[in-house]
Amino acid sequence: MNIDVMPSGNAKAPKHTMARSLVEAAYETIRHEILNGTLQPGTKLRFEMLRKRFGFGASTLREALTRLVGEALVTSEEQRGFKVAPVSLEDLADLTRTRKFVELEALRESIRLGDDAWEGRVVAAFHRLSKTEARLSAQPELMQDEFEQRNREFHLALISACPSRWLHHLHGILYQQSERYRRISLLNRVVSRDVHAEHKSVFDAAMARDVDLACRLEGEHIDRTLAVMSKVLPLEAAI
Amino acid sequence: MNIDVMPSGNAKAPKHTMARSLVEAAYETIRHEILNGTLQPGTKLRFEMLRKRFGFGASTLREALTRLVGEALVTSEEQRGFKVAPVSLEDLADLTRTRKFVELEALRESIRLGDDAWEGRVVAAFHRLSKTEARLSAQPELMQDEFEQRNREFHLALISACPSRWLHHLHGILYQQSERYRRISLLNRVVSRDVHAEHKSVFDAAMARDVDLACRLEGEHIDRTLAVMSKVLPLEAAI
DNA sequence: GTCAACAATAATTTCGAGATTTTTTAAAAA
DNA sequence: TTTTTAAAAAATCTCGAAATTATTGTTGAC
Repeated sequence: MNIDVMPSGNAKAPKHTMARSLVEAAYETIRHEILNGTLQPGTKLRFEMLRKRFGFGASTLREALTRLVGEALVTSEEQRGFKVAPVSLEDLADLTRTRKFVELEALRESIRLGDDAWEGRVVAAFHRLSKTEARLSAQPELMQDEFEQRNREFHLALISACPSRWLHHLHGILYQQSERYRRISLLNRVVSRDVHAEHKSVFDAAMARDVDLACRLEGEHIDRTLAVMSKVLPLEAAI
Repeated sequence: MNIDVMPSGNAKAPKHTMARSLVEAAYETIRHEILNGTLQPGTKLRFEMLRKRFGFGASTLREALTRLVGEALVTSEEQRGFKVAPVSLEDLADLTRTRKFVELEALRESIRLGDDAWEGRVVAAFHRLSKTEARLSAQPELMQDEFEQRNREFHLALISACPSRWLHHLHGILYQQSERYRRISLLNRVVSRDVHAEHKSVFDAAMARDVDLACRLEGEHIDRTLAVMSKVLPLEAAI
């Protein structure tokens, strides 16, 4: 057990990870399954189950889960083990409002301070996202992971010139939570709006350095995402 | 090893903890030592050292440290162990700015929505803080822990009517970081300003439901704290 | 039939030894 | 002297069994 980081007798290794330790691998594996809904909200995470499913030892799993508790993807109760964090409409609304608050502040600063390198990153990320969006309308279900990644990269590029480490840290926490809701919602795929047009309008405003317009458009983009998710979420929230 | 939660052959148990598991106890112990500066910024956290000092097992310590990494009080590098998170003037400035951003938003909402029960909590917390402040001017060095606790309780009471779970969560992360800087700074005690008067003015404005004034005063209060800490921090930052 | 006490079962939590990796030390080569 | 290489030491990381705690099921008294 040296080069290949996954535990011995198991096949469920995600190829996209570059983990250097088993804890890291366990963390990424479980995190991924929670984000894309394979491990459903509220599911009890028993060690025996996780051990058989992924092949990690108890302490390793425990540490990975502790890390996920810190990111609020997992909850824990003393002496009663771990559960996948629940989802709810209230939480989604609060989360979205808070993320908007943080993300728009970062966006303001980023547009204000962004240099040529920042513009380059945004252009590149927007281009890659557009390509994926185009392919996505052709073959919807396949590209889930790729779309999420490029979507994240675009929005991160937009705020990447914001110099505040702490604002980025907070945004990361909130964005990951939002991503989970988005992916759970997209399981019952209801796209039906022109997401690309929304992205383009934000992109144009940012390149024009129009802070207020960009923030207004990005805010509306976030709100629309919330509206769509809110419609789909209750269907599965009965867990 | 059942009732008393601390490990067998050791005496360093903090009395204020109500931990139900060893991981919890280890977490609280180490956290406390980091916050009050006993474990200095940048210190390498070797397992052998921690094991001898506190008496916890390797996995237990590892899990506690992982939790602290999630709270950014500890850093970790794959295969190279853990360190107490470093401090810097840049980080302090960024942290304070971000905390102000989050805390003032929570304060706005709280004053706007606070009911009688909220007012009661604020009055009670302010009263307790005032008592401690009075005793503090008499015997400065003794009350550090108590002052920090009551100070935290007062500021938490002020924002306790803000309904956003996520805003509270983010604030908790930032406040803990600030507390660490404050306690490290207060090791070279340089108080010399009328903190009580600042608290009183914020309290009065909040009770008068004057959102703008309260936020302005609280913002200035945070800025003054930053100014004081900035002067003292460099003296020890050379670690 | 309900409840309490107790036993049996199942799950979590903890420990410490062994595997793996990094760091240090020392010797050899350039 | 400086750099390379190899061996030794030290530290981290992982595992699975043992200890602890929670849960379930059963029995008997009221």
